[in-house]
Amino acid sequence: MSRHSHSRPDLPELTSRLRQRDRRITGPRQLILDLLRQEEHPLSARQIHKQLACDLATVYRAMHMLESMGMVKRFDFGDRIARFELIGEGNDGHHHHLICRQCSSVVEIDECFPVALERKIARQNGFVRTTHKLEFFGVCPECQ
Amino acid sequence: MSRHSHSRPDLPELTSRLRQRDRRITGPRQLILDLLRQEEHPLSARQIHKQLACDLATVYRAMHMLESMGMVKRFDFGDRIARFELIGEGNDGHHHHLICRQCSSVVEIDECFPVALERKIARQNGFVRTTHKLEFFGVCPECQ
DNA sequence: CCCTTATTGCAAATCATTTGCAGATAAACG
DNA sequence: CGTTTATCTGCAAATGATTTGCAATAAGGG
Repeated sequence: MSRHSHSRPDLPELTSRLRQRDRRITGPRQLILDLLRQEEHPLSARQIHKQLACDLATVYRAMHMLESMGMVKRFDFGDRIARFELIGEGNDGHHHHLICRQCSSVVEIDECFPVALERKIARQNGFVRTTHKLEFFGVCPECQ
Repeated sequence: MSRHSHSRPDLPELTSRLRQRDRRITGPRQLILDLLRQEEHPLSARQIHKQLACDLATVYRAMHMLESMGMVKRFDFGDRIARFELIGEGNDGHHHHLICRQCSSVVEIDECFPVALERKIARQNGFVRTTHKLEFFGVCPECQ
């Protein structure tokens, strides 16, 4: 199954996850979760705020909370703007993107950096608990 | 030959590269080049500025110019701070780092994302002229 | 329905980076 | 070497993303 067809948690499931951790289900949070739920690509705080009737600071605070609970994953396309994606339960959300240099369109990628190679790099340098950030850039079909 | 032993261009060579492109060899630029030359890891503008007697804005402007001339490479460790590394002539400087999550120490890495796999990703999505940004994170031997 | 405490909106603060501008200074020229 | 001139620099103010202080508001338990 491709990342593009990953299951989107429904709103009740999401709010129950919040409740389990003594978090309140507020209006802004429902709006944000609902927006992220129907979005397939990462959204910046500004993009989220633009579409909702709540304060930008509230969006940032919600993203921090959701990230710390492992409900959203933060991505960084190298433009100094954080983007967030909702992730399913029991899933760490680790994956990568292919981004068009011209129009900024985004494709979610299934491939990942080879595990064996990462292990080798870690071992060679004596590092433990390694991960990576990886994003691809190119020119999309429409922009060619 | 490992990246760790890559040749460091000397100052005359660097300044001649500037002159060839109608750029002026000013005091601040010599200081910056000299500092980068003896540094093996990427430096942020602030780090550069802290060690030199020139304005922070001058550092930023110099980095832009050097980057546009292909003399320095910008890296992004995911903390919203740009870091710069001097690169040799006829070299695009493409490589990656392994960064300690605790102490922020940096190791330069020779391994790269497999070319064949990147080509496959590009082809599958109809993208051309692809590259990638890739950085590894973990816990270094000292911090374990 | 009330109470306690988390959460919100708003404004001001931060931080990295960029920009406007007047004064300084490389490099070309004589 | 001085003059000339376009390029650079320092300084201060502007930007843009993100964070924070605080008083007002609203979840959710009792």
